[in-house]
Amino acid sequence: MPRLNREESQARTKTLLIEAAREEIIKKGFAQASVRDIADAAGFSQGAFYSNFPDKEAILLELVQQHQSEERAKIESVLGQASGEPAKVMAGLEKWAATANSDPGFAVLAIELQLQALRSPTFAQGYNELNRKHRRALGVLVTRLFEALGKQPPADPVEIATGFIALGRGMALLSRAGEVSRSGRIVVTFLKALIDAAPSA
Amino acid sequence: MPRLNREESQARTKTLLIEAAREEIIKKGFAQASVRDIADAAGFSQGAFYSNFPDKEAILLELVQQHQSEERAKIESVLGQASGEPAKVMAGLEKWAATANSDPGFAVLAIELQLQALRSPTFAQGYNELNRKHRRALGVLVTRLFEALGKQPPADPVEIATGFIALGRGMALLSRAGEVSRSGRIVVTFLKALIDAAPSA
Amino acid sequence: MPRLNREESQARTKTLLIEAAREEIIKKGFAQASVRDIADAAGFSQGAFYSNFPDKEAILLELVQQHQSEERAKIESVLGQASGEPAKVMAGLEKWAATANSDPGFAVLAIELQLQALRSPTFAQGYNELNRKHRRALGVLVTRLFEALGKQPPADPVEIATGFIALGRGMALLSRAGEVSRSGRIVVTFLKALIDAAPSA
Amino acid sequence: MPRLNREESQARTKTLLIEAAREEIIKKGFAQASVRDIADAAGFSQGAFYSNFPDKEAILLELVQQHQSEERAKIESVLGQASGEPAKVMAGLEKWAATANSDPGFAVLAIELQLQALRSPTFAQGYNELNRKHRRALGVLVTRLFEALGKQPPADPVEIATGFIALGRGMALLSRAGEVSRSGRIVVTFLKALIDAAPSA
DNA sequence: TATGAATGAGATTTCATTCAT
DNA sequence: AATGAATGAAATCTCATTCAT
Repeated sequence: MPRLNREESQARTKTLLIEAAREEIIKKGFAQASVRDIADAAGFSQGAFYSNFPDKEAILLELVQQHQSEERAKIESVLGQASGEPAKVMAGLEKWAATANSDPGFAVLAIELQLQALRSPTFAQGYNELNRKHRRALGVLVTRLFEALGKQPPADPVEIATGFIALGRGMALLSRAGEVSRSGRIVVTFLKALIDAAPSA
Repeated sequence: MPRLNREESQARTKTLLIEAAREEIIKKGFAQASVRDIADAAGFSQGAFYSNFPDKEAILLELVQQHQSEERAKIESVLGQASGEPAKVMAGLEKWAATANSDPGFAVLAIELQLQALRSPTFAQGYNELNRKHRRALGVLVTRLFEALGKQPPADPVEIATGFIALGRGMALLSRAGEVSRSGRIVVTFLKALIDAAPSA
Repeated sequence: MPRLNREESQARTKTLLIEAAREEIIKKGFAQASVRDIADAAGFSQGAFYSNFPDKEAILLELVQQHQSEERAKIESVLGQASGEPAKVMAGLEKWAATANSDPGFAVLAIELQLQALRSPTFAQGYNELNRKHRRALGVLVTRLFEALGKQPPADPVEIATGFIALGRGMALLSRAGEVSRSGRIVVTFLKALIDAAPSA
Repeated sequence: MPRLNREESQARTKTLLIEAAREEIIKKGFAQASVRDIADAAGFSQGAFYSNFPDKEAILLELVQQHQSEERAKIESVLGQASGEPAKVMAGLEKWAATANSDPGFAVLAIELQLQALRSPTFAQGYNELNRKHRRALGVLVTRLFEALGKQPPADPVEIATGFIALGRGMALLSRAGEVSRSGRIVVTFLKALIDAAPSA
């Protein structure tokens, strides 16, 4: 490893702590993932945690930042493909549906974040902003998708998007290891039905 | 309050503890709902809790029992109506969709139970049985529904049912107070699309 | 089992509780042997315990009574033989030494009782009486023994007796299962040395 | 008090906790000596206890370490004197016998440790090692003693040593405050008898 | 910045004891 | 006399957080 200057070293500590936190929280849940567990898993002391975050909940907001970036990136990548011809669009969607929830930990983390938002007003404030943006972005995708297919969305595109986020997260909970494929299958079934049933534009 | 004999009094204590546990767990999550909180809310000592349940996790299994009974009851009531003519069936479904998730706590509890099952093997054992039965029962409903409407289910009825359970639970997480109606609306949108898109039998 | 009248039934309950208490206390120690454990082992409820004893410590005093009777009986049986000729006396002693500590639980119980007496003044009061009598009785045995062998005791017979009680209890602690014979061997070694070294009367 | 650096301060905390534990355990017994009692007596929080020991039983093993060191030191000091002429050897022994059990707490602690070893397999493992070493060391002392006096030990020296350890511990239990001298007296009586009765080498 | 001993509050659980039945 | 649900206190242990180094 190359020598890191002070700033880089500090950033690396923070990154390692965040990654460790993500794994611990997915594994045990936020309440059960102790600061000691997280710090140990990252290879630091508990004090290092508090040098980087004001309190335990703060690291959740960092996770939200990351989660947001990653989900947005996935969506953008599909959005790019969604401007082409119908066949390509559908192929892209199927691929997305298959992979979107391929990491169950990712969805479990989303659920942990949502539960926390449901219960901690301070956390909710920062968190809800994410969901609004996220839903709106997915809503745009839905709109473009129906446009590309020459159909009319059967309901508010943002609501449809919300439905698919909910479906994905609900499936993540129901699925155990090895059943991940079922999640993608169901998402595709529902999506195709919506498209087939939609009136032409 | 009428005088209770010993057996009744004991049953009442257990019932009160279970109800209190349900509320506390919905409000705070299983990990944060302490035995003291639950016992206090029920108006008993912590010791009373341990006179009725071997440990904290045991009360979750009781909640699963209740949850199961209640969900099954709702499903049965719709199943009864689903044997009639198409118009009645659809009306029944819309009513069910509107009310099924009208109690967000109900779904949040379901999520807490699922998270616990994901993390506690001992709990998972008892819990997974419920989900299997539940999914199968809903699968039967889906089958009858499509039959009554003269359509072919576009996928395994149990998978479709699983999708709707997942959707309901995911929506419960996304919904804050006052947004409950949206959940029903989305469920109906998805359901109608599935029916419309389905080929005739 | 023949029908018991009320008095007999009550006495039987008490006996069963005392026996169960003895086993539990030997196995776990007084502090770790809970009233529930004892009552369960005897096949009764906790309430039955409190119908028969005013509190947990009270059953210890009952055990002392029994312990006293049993130890005295053993001593008396050797005392009887000790009035004969030297050879018989020595043979009796060896037999006693071999059997006296053959039940390690018996000595462990004695130790539990003594520790309790060391720490609970109320218990000590009832308990110390036993030890005084016990030591005096053994002192008489020592006196008779040396008389029968035509020797002078090399110290106060009561102190010599005390030494052997201490030795027996100390050995019970040091011995694990299967090493019981060693205890008897050491007792005999010490006893023979005392006799050999004693001046003729 | 002089300023302590971090390491010294930490070591001091541990030492204070161990000393407090020793006193509390002697006073109340291991089961009754709560972690709170021990921490309070040492002037720390309960958490400090768990920063220094993984669990309550662990401090018993520390006490064994100390007990071992101290007993060995006493034995070594007598071993040194035992190489001289017979008169000096006997004088040293009498002094040792008088002081060896002058601290009844010391023996009571030994008994608590042994009871624990009898009941906790995990503790027994670490503990039995001590006793083996201890008995062997005392066995060497007995051998040298008889050599110095020109006599043959009347039995396996390790067994004789074991007998004296047992005698000392048994006496500690029987003795109340103020009766300590009796313990030494009896030990000397037994020891002299063994020596007198032993055949010349 | 990072350490980790120490804190104080609170977690689950056990238990001697009481009491209505 | 016997039951066993319920109590209230106390047990062991965990944990987010602080702070001197």
